[in-house]
Amino acid sequence: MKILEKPDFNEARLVIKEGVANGETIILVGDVEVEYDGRASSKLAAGERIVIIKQDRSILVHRPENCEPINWQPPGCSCRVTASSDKLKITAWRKKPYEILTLLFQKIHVLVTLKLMDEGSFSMYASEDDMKRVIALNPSLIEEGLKIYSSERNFDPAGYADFVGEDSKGNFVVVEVKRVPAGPEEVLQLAKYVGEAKQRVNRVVRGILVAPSLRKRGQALLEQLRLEFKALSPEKCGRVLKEKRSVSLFEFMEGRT
Amino acid sequence: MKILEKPDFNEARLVIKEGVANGETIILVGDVEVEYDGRASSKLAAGERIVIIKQDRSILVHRPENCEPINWQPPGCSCRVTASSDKLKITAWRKKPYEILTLLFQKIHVLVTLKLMDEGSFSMYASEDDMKRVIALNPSLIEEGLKIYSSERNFDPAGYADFVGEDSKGNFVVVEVKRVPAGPEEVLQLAKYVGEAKQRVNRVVRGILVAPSLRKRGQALLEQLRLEFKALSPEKCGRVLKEKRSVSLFEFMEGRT
DNA sequence: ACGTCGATCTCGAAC
DNA sequence: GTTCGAGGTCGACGT
Repeated sequence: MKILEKPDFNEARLVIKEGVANGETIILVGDVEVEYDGRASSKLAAGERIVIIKQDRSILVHRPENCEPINWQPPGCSCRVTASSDKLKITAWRKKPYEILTLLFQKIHVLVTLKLMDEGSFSMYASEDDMKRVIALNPSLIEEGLKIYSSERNFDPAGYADFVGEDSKGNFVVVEVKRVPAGPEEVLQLAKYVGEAKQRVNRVVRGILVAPSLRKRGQALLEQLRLEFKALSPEKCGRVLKEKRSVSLFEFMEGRT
Repeated sequence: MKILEKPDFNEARLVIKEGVANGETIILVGDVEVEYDGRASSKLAAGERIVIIKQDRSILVHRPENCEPINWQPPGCSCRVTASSDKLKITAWRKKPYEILTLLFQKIHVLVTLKLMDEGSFSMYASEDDMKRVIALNPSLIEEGLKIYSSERNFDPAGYADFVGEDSKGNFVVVEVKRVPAGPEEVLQLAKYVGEAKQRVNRVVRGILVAPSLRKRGQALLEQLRLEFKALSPEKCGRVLKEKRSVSLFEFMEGRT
């Protein structure tokens, strides 16, 4: 790790160049002017900002306010750093689409370079159970007018269907919920429940697969088997769940007054 | 400006607290675990990252790769910092929607706090608005003889169409403008406006999608829906805009003489 | 306050 | 590589 306070521009140039070559993360804070040209064009007059060059050679220019970067370059760009006695210039470009970002530093307050190791796994949370809770509370997420009779309905030997219910036309509906993109296997699972249901119910039986998305092969099979798909992501369910909680709390408090 | 290399957690706590109170920018690099709960939930296992607390109390957590922050908190959140001998914890929350971001540092490599002054003005060119300005001034870019009646015409519940007008044969024309290659989504958007227009106008209604290019599925859908496409890039519009500006200035100076 | 829409969207997955 | 859809999208603008 290198930390340089108010380095001169040539020193900074060498450290940045070395850092980029070694795949290090580089943080620059200073007075900088920024130009961008590519998919659009922009010009940002001088001011004090934070510049980050990441290990995948993505670049961020952050003003001291607002969440979003004011300028940036996506991962994989090429960098050139040049210096004179009173300026440091970083040029970052990529092809396809051609875009170029130019940083002109008039002052560098601080320069940090270091190699960051980050293997931490990231998970967004909303489980399949959460999804089912949300659907049970709000079947219209699947289809307007859908009524749910029961969950975990036994269709042995096929197993347990997540939901059975009735649509607005009185047709019998079997629902299978997945929290990951659905493929042929999931379609087949639903098909088995629908097959069993048809033997037990003297009505039209629809099968709806609910998942964040449907893989190509899954779609082909689904169409072949005359089943249906409804997109619903765990994230969306998480959001609805939060809303529901707020609403419930609100209603609860309303009821108390 | 304060720069602390591998500060102990209590020292860091005091400096961060003071920095936040004084509206300074704070940069932290270290081994940190992140949890988020609010509109959704997420958990990020420990790893080395950059954390920025900006002067408007927006917070960013950046991994060493990828342009986008892995977690963040929008401007105006409340912060609490606590420390033990081996951990530093930053809790940042906001209400409406209620969201909470928790950072648990196991190591701090470097901590920088400083007040940044940034008054630099920012200007962008070649946005979709620029394209619309150019089209409004010069509808023949879309089609010879096209006359534009109005922009942002309401077709609720479909939304607002960019332009409505009339072609040389007196047909009603709805125009939707995009600055990026158009796909099925954009075609559908136009189709909705056209559908609404047909219910309101007792004339032939044409729908023209204006974009730099049309993607494959977009084209298929466009043909199916009997809509039309006209290629126009933001770059081209930018050039016309420049010319127009020059002309206006020229005319202005002509008028003065 | 809420909704719609654009974005140098970014990012990942499918094709 | 291109295309497509999702996002804690964000942020701006209009109602």
